[in-house]
Amino acid sequence: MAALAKILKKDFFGRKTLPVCKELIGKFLVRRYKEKESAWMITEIEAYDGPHDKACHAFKGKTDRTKTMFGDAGVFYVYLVYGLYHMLNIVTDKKDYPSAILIRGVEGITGPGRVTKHLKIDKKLNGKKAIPANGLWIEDRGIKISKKYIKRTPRIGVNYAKEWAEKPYRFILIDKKNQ
DNA sequence: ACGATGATGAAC
DNA sequence: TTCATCATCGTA
Repeated sequence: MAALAKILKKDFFGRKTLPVCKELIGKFLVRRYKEKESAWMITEIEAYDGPHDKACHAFKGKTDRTKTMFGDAGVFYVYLVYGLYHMLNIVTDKKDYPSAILIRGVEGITGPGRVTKHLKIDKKLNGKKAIPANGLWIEDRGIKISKKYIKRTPRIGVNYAKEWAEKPYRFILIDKKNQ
């Protein structure tokens, strides 16, 4: 399996966010922490795409927090919500175009706060490239998910974003139980 | 249904 | 410096 694994970097993430989303389902989030390595198939994500997306943090412009999203693709954007939970995103698209994909769930762990808690991910990874040297990266392990097993819905927890809250920017792998 | 809990951004 | 808000979750 190591032979089929390909580490995904800037050439994969540095494209338009929605096409990247369609391909990111079924890829693996790999964590190495205290010499232990674990891999998790990505099953649920959300797109936050550009300065006009009212749900995107960068809608208010470039700030200390959001500057990561204005940087290079293939870098993690990690922040704290509600004073309690870290959210893990991967930056997409061109430099200076603020966009990222929130990883909301992996196989066996549903919920963005639970993913970061289980994988011991916090703000120390903010602004870091997704490469093994940083202990967290993303691999293509050769699994191809057919489009018919990917469902799209509006994003969660962004009702304040009005018309942008309705856009089908959430991508979920349909569970075998639901087929 | 609700409270926990702290960083962030904007107002003053 | 103060204040409202927030890409959530566990307990009730």
